[in-house]
Amino acid sequence: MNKKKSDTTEITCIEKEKVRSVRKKMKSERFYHSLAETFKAMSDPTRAKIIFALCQENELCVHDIAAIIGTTNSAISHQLRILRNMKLVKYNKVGKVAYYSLDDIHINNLFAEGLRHVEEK
Amino acid sequence: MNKKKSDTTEITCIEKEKVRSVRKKMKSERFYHSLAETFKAMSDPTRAKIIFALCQENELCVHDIAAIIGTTNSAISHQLRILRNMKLVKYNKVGKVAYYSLDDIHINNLFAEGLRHVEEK
DNA sequence: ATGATGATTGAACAATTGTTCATATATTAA
DNA sequence: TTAATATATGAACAATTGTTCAATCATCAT
Repeated sequence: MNKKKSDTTEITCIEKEKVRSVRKKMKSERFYHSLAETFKAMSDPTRAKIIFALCQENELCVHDIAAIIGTTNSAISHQLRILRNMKLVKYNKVGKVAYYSLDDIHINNLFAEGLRHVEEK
Repeated sequence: MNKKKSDTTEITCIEKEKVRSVRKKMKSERFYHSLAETFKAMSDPTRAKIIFALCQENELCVHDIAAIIGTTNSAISHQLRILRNMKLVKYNKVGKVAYYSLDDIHINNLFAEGLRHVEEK
């Protein structure tokens, strides 16, 4: 498998029909990028801890999340921005305190499915 | 907020009760690591494409996945190993062909929840 | 045997990531 | 005003990641 483009998809094709059929169903590049970004938002232990904490208590401020997880406000704030950008969490600011919560019920579901997979494997 | 450890969790605490209660419910470091790893497995566009393709067609060989996605067998094989290690896909080898499929129905559910989030946001 | 095919793998590379540190902004209290 | 608190952010750093390239292994056909 080493003669110029023999490693690419153009030379042979084991099940052309399957390939053609699935290929037709594939979505845009942008779609998979967004999808991957959503999962990536949950793909860091610190962010998983934040989401887990917000599953236990509806609203938590930055300081308390940091206290629960045991790291700095700065680290939490950086991670919360990522979660915010990906629309996994929302917040409302009261005075100088920002109260964070999960963006909607789908996030709980998504996270719960992940939990299930981990607990079963 | 700049006098030695004033940025850590030990100096003040806005809602001590909440913090204590959630803290008690937190799981082990290992747990969040596994959870994050599961989501990380889905957090790359190429791997998202692979999983999507396997949602459309139960079984696909490496070559056909590469043909569908439009990249090299090598890149796909590398990514499949990651998915295999995280128990998101399984495979059975027939002759020289390795047929990959999603490991169990939970993977479909997890992926479908991700799809829903992307489509709604 | 030899050659072709399907898949896997190791090394190397640029690109991305998460944390820390320092600083900055915003709000409140004195 | 000044000081303290809550949060946010930019820069910098090591660590990790995904792809490519080359080589390799395994199976099958001739």
